Amino acid sequence: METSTRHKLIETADMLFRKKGYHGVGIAEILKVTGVPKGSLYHHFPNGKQDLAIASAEWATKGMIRIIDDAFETASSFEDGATTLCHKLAKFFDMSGNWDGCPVSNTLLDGPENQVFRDTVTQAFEMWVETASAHGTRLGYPSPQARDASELLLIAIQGAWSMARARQSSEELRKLPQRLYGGHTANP
Amino acid sequence: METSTRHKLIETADMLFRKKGYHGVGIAEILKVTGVPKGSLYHHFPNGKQDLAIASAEWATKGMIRIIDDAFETASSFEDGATTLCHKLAKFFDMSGNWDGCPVSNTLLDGPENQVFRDTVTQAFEMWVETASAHGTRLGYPSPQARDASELLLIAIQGAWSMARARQSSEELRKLPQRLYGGHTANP
Amino acid sequence: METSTRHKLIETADMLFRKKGYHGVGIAEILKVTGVPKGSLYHHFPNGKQDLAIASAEWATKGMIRIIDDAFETASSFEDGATTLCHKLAKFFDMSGNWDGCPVSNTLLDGPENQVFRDTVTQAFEMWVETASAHGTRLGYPSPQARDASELLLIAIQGAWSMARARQSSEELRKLPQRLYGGHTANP
Amino acid sequence: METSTRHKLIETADMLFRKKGYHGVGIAEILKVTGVPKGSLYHHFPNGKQDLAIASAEWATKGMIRIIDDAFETASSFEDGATTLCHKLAKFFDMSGNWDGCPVSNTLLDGPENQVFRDTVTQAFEMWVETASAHGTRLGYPSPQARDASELLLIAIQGAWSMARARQSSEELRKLPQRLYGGHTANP
DNA sequence: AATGAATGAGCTTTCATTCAT
DNA sequence: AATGAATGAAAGCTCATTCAT
Repeated sequence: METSTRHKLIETADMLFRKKGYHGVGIAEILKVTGVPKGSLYHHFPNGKQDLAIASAEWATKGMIRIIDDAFETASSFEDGATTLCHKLAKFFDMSGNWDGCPVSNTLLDGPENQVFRDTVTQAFEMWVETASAHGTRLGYPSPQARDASELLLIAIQGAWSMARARQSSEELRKLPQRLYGGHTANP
Repeated sequence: METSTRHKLIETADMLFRKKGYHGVGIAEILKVTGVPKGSLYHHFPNGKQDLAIASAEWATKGMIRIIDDAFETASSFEDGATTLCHKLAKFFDMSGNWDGCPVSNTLLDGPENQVFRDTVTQAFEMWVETASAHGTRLGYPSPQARDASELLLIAIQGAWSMARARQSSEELRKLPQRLYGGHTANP
Repeated sequence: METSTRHKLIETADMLFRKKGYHGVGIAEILKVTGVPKGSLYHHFPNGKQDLAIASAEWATKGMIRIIDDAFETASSFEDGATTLCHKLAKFFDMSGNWDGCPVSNTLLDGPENQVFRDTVTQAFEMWVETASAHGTRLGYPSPQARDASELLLIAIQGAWSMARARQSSEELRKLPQRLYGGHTANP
Repeated sequence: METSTRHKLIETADMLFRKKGYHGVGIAEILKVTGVPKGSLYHHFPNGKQDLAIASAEWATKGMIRIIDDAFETASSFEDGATTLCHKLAKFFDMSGNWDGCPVSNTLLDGPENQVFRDTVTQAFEMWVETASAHGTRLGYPSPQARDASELLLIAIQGAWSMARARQSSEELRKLPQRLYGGHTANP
């Protein structure tokens, strides 16, 4: 069973890492926000900060998959689902005070150069692309086209997310579907 | 006149910040690589790491503008120029050991939450978009379309750059024009 | 329970601050004398040097109150007690190598301009005056006169202490009762 | 001839040292306030900070002598002059924002433990006592009594000055004559 | 007499982690 | 499973001074 302490640490770490990056957050800050005492962290995450970062990125990855699924669930086309997804993410961005970044990039790409970190990033992106791709197939795209469209979508979301942070506005995320699909949502 | 010491610091800082992010690089490392003594850094950059980060991001911004100009200079269409740009950036990425990131995101978005940092990011992206946009206009796009195409291009490059780091391969940057323009470079 | 580490730091800090002033003592020196490792200091005093200075000044304030109480305990008049107090302080001054200053002035008035520091100085002086004043009342002075006499006494001690440091001799502290009370100890 | 640069440095150093103590003021701050460039300081004061501190304390010592002379010049008795002196100093203290301390104690007693510093303090106090003492003699006191009264006066002023800083109020300096001479100014 | 770049020892503080209880 | 004291390397920055021009 997931202890409440362990989960509190993961959620808080995710919140902080995505805002400030791996090296921008200290263990002390995470402990202060959660109220968890120093020793407990190392009980739940024996390798300390790195373990916690991996765990929080994995947790955030699952959360993102849920968001993708939600967006595409009721969609009538891939473009329709993609549009909903962009708007959902824009809403999250607005709620975060216009500063939250992608939890995977900011936690793992910003972190130490080691194989576990790299593999976790690769898997996270792969899972997102695959999730969107499956919806694409379900909605009628031939498999390779679904994969291509999903890669472009997630790449563009990553970039728009950076732009949104730079401009402190979610506009760029909201405009993305229009930019990508030209306004006319072409059902396959 | 630009002192050699000052310039050496900027170049090295840019190289390290783009690889490891603002918080991932210590002053000590910059000094070790440059051979500049501690006190000298604070002579040239009175506010220390932050001043240096701003200066290095601004320098990198100019460098990126030069790259964009180079890519579009001999292009016969916007899509042609964009394609060249993606390939140029892919080459730089390969040369850096598959790890360099965008100097502005990694230096400034990863840095302290601070108005100067934010303004500098915003300006950098704006200048890049404007540079590409001017080439778009020159190559025959109506002004709003040139602007739109440039925003999408730079957003996509940002995202593909992240993906390239995650996958440790420049492929994603190279494939980008195909994904965006569908292979057929439509002259306006 | 008071940790030994914490107490060692307070005592040593007090000893050094009163000799060299707040800014004249480095953390490193305190650590070297106590043998306490760097990180431990910040465990016990999260705000570092400032916390330690406040704690050491408060500790010294209590010590001074004990000295005042001792001096007046067996006195037959306020002047008698004041005389004993001056001689006690002169003895401490001699023992310190003719250089120790008032722990409160040297630690807090010499420190950063800061409300906590100011309040702590004010309280320290107030407690000293009140302590002496209570003895004055007990020894027969009407309350306002006891307060006045105590204020003058402590002011004069402060000044004589400075003079003693300047002249590197406790003489000025020893002569003080004679100067203030003209040699004849007038019982009320 | 006294260069303007040299004098500016002395005045500013005095102002800062008396407020924050020798170790509480950095060369950089003095240079910033005066606008004097780094190299110039070492031209005028070859031994740097220490030379400047001695010079500024000596300059302040002379200033204090002038204040003592002014206070006693028109006095009808020693107590009268002492009263005027205390009120003059209280006024200066008020003007300084309730924080200035004695320029000699704060600049030299707070400084490095070396013979030049000690000798300069001793001389400064001696000159002040002698100046007041001369006025005492002129106003009719027998010589040893004048000397005694002057020592007590200057000791009390030192102490009241500390108390004034602690309480952030010049009251203690203003009340001093009343405390010392009991309200009735006894002409000899 | 003036100037500002150069210098490295030193400053206070934060870091992630270990350990004994 | 929880706790907080201990640890010392490393962080970013300031220091007073020297030097070449």
